[in-house]
This record gives sequence, C-alpha cells and structure tokens, in this order.
Amino acid sequence: MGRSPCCEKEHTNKGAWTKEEDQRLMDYIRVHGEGCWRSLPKAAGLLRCGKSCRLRWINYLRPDLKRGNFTDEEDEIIIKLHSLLGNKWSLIAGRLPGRTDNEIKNYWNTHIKRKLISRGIDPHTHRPLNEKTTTATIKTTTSATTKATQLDFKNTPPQSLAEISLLKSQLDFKYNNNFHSSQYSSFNPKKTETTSVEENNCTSSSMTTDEEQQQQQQKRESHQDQDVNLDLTIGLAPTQTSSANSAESRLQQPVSSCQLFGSVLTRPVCLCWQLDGERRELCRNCQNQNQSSKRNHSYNGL
DNA sequence: AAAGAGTGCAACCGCTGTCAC
DNA sequence: AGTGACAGCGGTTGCACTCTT
Repeated sequence: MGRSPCCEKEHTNKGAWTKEEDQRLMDYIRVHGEGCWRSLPKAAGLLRCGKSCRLRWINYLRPDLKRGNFTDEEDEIIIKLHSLLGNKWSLIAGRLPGRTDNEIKNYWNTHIKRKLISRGIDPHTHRPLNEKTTTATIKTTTSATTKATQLDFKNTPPQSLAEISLLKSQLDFKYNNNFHSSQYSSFNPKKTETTSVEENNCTSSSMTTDEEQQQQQQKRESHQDQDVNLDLTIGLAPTQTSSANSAESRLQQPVSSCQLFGSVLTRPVCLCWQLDGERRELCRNCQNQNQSSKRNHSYNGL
C-alpha cells in the first residue's frame, strides 16, 4: 500500500552541508529546476533526504536570497505582519522578497523580540507590556452560553467572524489612536496605495449594518495613507445556489452563528484573507467550494 | 589567556494537509 | 476507501562564534 519510501534513511547524511554537496545540489537544480524533492537526492548524487535538500535550497542556496542584515524597514514590516498573522513565517516571508521563513523566524526570535521588549511592547500580543491582558481581548457573550470568550491572535490568524471583527477593531484602534506612530516610531516607509480592510471580495457581506459600513468606509478613507498594504479580504463565502438560503440547506451547511456587535449570523462566512493578492489563506468554506475544481488540476501543475 | 555565558543561525524534528498507490 | 509518503510549515536544538569576567 502507499508509495515507496523517498530515501533509505540509514544511508543519508545529516548535519552541516559540505561545499561539495551544495555544489551538487545547485548544479542539479540549475539544470533540472526545483520540484520532485523525493527523487532529487538520488538523481543529484546526494546522500541526503529530499526534505533536507529542499530546506538547504530554500534557506541557503537559492540565488534570489537577500544576504545581509535586515533593514529597519524590513524590521517594521515583520513586526506589523506578525501582529496581524502571528507566527505565520511563510506568509510573512512572502511579503519580504529574498527572505526565507526560517530566516525571519530566527531573526524574530533573536532580534525583534528583544527590540519590542525594549520598546515596552509584548512581542506576543503587540501590546504595551504593562497593559493588562484584558485590553487585548474582548468578551463576547453568546446567547446560548453567556460564557465569556477571550480572543487574542498571539499565534494564529483569526478563525471566526468574531476574531475578524476584533482584528479589524484592533487595527482601527492602532491607526486611529496613533498607536503605531508612537510604538512603531522608527518606521518610515514609502506611502503605498493602501486598502486596509476590504469587504466584498468574495461576495457582498451582510455582516454589518449600514451604519457600520459607513464607519468602515470612513476608516478606510482615513487609512488610505497608511503604510503597509494589508489588503485583508473579509466577506461572505461565494454565493451558494439560490436554494442555499433555504432552511433545509442552512441546516446542512456549516453555520457560523454568533451574536456579536448586534449581528446574528446564520450563514457561512467567508474568512478569506489575502495579502496583496499574492498569497492567500482560504477559509474552510472557500476551500470546500474550491475543492472539486481543485481536484481537476494536477498537484504540481505549477 | 581561559572559561563560562550569551548569541546567532543552520539544520533537524514533528506535525498537518494533500496526494499517490 | 485505506494507507502511507510527500511537501510544507512552525518549533526546537546543537554548535560555532563572540562577549564578558
């Protein structure tokens, strides 16, 4: 059953790579390109497992890697993205050309954490260290349980509408209260065309009232000169068939029902978020939507 | 000069989702 | 449909190097 093993583990080298191994790997990829890490070591004459080759190439040998110290601008981009994404190093790396997730992760752990602490900012919550944790959280009371739910985004991207809403409010707080200009004062990036929080990418949203939408529009306008292009996309899942709103189909669908900010949601909510249109996280709803079409494409059709 | 502590980073480990068989 | 490997990711470790005493 299943595939055959990628390599004979007992015959593979471990530890630091030699110059010769590096050269072999580079030569092979230069000729054959990336991909199929399983067969690469054997084909390249390397006594390494494919996983190790991939890591070595991505983190060290790739020609487009940027060497040298991180700039202050890169620092601040990392800090901002980390405050939004948590430890999603690969996503953060996707916004920093020439930097790898491993490099950013190491840099975060060795430099930025300390930098933030010296500024009096908790590197996990991106809140002032002396601030009580309750300010980084909200309490939501559900009608069913009246249980207080604390939310923060220390290490994970937002998973629910409540978390998305909190994230939005946190961003609004930061930008509207000069939070970033006082806490992240050394950042002086070029102004970019910025859309801070963009609704309606998937479909139109009924998650907010008209009043809230007006407020968000005002906030968007006020954020247009902000620095990092977050381009977070929040909206409803792609429209189901017209029968999707029937009581029966609603029962069969995953339902996100919460009472928050005056809105009761009984439809699946698209929680996709997108960074500059390049790399995106799909919510489960959209993943399910795309699943069937996705299967029609070959895995490495890239 | 030597030893211990601190730091930086490459590489490994283990997990998860996806895919091949 | 079930099993197991692959690809990719984040967390952790180990070691070389630097700093401090």
